[in-house]
Amino acid sequence: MARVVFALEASDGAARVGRLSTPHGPVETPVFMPVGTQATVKALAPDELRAIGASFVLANTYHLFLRPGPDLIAQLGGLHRFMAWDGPILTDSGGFQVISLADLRKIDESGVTFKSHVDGTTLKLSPESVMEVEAKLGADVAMAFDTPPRWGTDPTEWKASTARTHRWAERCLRAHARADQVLFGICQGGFDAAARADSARTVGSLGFPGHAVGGLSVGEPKDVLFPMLAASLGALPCDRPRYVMGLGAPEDLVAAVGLGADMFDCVLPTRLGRNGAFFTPEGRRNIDNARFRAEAAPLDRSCDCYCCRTFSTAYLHHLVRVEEILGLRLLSLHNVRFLVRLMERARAAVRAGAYRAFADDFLGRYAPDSASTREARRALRL
RNA sequence: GGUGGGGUGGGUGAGUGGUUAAUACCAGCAGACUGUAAAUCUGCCGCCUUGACUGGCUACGCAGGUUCGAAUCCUGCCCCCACCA
Repeated sequence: MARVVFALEASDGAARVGRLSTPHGPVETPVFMPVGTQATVKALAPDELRAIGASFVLANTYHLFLRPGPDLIAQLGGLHRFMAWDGPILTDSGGFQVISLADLRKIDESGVTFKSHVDGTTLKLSPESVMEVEAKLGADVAMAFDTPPRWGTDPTEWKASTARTHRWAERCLRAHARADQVLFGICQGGFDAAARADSARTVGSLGFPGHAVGGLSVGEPKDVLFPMLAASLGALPCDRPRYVMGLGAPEDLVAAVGLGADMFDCVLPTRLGRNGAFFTPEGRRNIDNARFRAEAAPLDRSCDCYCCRTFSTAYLHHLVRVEEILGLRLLSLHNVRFLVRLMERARAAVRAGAYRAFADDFLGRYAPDSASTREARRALRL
């Protein structure tokens, strides 16, 4: 059985380019993975994702466990066939739902009991049951079941959730059995740099073929995010892929790649698309702004996506204003392409040994006056 | 011609004596969104004025009246809708 293998190909400072081989094809890193929680990247069809260069997509264990259920997906040939995506898939474990559905769950040492957000029924997920569900779903990469703490909770809870995540990581490793699937570990550490580094070293020593930084971009300010990210990334093994979960703002990705991250996933491009916002090299914009009413230029002159090659900004403005679904689809398409292309450019810059110049240039144009971009520059000492 | 109902801020439409510059929704103007309970949520939305959660002005078809006080009550007029003839 083909396994997931990671090979570093180039580096420039902490930034690096690699190749991840999976049973469903190779992936060049750094990579941005669009999120398809319910076995669909919202509003986009697989051929559209392929056309914009998306190589790797996410799905969610908690949501697919609820509907339509892992047995049905297995019966229908597994997640790849079910959603007709023949490229690599990564399944998140449901760990994020510990945060997003915080009011509907209870944690104990054995696992997490959720009150279904769909029908209120009680369901329990444990490290072992999550491994079983992820095996049935059959993604190329499964994620360990973790318990990230919310931003705003106190250090006692960071500590408890980090220690629990470590124990559960070992349980996940023991329970993981599917040979054509690899399991990535997730480190935590709350919002303390030393605890972050400690967690990264702990999880990094367990033998996972890849590691994720969890518990970030959960509402904390940027001057917290980047130091935490640096602490985590700096302590994870260099020879394995380093995946930053939930990161997706362009300035964040540029900073994170510069700090040595290889993989990202985020709902941001698709959610922004559905909510009428789009990325440009100058920053994020809202398409329904009156200033775009008669704008003949595409959303982003430098973009090569179908939307930007074909339609005026005025047309997108019109579609969104009259609530035509094509508008949300096209915006989603463009936003995902924007991040995929950002990673393409980052890889090229690393290969050319010019990552700092690339980051400096990008961050110099992308909302340069925003606190977010300033912190990204600071993280890279630009 | 008769009977009944109704005319409220850009639109639809609450409100039947004071706490009402006036509910709500839409439209309009902005903002937010980071391992998706999100095609969602939030703010503003008569005019002028102020550093300000400041001060003032105008407003519920039109005109007049009652009252300390009216979009709300009375009178007349204008207009709209339904039914009857």
